[in-house]
Amino acid sequence: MQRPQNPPRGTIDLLSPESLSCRYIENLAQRIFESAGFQEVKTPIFEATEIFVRAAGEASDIVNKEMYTFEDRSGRSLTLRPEGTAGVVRAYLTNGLDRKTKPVKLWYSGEMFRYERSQVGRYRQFRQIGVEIFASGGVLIEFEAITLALKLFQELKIKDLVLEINSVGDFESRKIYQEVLRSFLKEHENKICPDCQKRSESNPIRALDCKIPEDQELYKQAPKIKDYLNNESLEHHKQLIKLLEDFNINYIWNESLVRGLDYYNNTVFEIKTNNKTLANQNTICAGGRYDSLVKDFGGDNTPAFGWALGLERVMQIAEINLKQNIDFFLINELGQENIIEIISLANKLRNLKFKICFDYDNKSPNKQFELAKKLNAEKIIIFKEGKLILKDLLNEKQFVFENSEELIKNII
RNA sequence: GCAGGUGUCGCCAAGUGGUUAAGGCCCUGGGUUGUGGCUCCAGUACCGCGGGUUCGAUUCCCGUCAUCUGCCCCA
Repeated sequence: MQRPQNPPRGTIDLLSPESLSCRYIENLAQRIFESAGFQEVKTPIFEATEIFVRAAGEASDIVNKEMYTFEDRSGRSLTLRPEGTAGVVRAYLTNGLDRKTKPVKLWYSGEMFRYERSQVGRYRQFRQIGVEIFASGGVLIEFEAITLALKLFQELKIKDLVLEINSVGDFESRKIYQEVLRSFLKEHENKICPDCQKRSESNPIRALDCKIPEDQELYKQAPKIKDYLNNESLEHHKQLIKLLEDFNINYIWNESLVRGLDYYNNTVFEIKTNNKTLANQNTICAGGRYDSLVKDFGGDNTPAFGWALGLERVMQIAEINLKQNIDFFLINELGQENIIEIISLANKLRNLKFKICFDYDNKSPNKQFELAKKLNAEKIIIFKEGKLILKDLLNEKQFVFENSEELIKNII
């Protein structure tokens, strides 16, 4: 077989140091979520196809062209999860979390799968870290969830972030608004771009996000969603904005902000980066409120809020500089008959939490020194003429010990 | 699904329609040193794949695949 040139399209291998960055971000996220009392949930990577169809909506792009769907051996239709929320909602109900202390605050981290054209910051298998909160309908939980995300990015030293928020209202008013907007787009059908002509049917609100300047100019006169929000939605939105302002959190009220999934109501938000390396894939975190999804899944009427971030995207702009190293490299100048002593010392030091490597292949001392250097060893221990020499490779200082006990005593 | 760019060793990268396809890095083995990081020697490519043009193609053409970028859409 020929050497394989690439992993499957849209997938990447994560090697050190990127794999270290990945874990670093996950650990940081865990710490931040747990600081706010969130609990981790690990749901299956695949679910019954129906779960995602019901959550994302029959008409959504995710369902129509992006799912990895397959039949198992008994003919069940299963799908690799394209997003995290549906599975978590399912788990919330199947595990009876609706009978636990509320609100239920969950977080997760894991792979998602979408069959789409890969680009910068866009993969067919990608990782998301997210939170889902059930049974709290107010703005406080939204504020907390959003600030947790901001806190995470802040700790990752990611600058130039923009928080965009909007309210898409409740389902009734959104429906009315969509119709009004659709009429507006129909009216100007000959002036707008072909994409927007399509969008006027499929998702009129999305048209407002069009990148074409002429279209943008026209849409300044388009009906505004905030004029169609009912008092409750408007009040909700104002409360959230007030909280953000009270804490000096910068935000943009982006009235054309909509999410790709049908289930959102009232608050939706995105966190975008100005970092050019991600080009148009500059949304690194997005989410919103989805008060009807639990009920749609057969549960009680339960308000919910959540978001997800794209781990690969975050990694690309986070500039985490981690390097794998070892504490001691054991150099054997005495030959293979001495190997028991080497292994014993390695085990003792590893039990003391030191990172230890040594040569397995009877290499010459010279090669062992090179190996120590390549593995970023901070110190070496040389077994020579019945003694142990400890050398610090950073400052060249060295000490001689009679045996390993004496050496260990001086290390700790 | 649509549009454009690219495809020479693990990585980077010269090059030509015609004898053995540069070089650098990395890797492996060895010499020197001998508590290394210098240096020296050696080794590793059927030029993405298939077809065509041609006396002859890695170099020209077509197709295909892969990859990158943009659109749609999205984290």
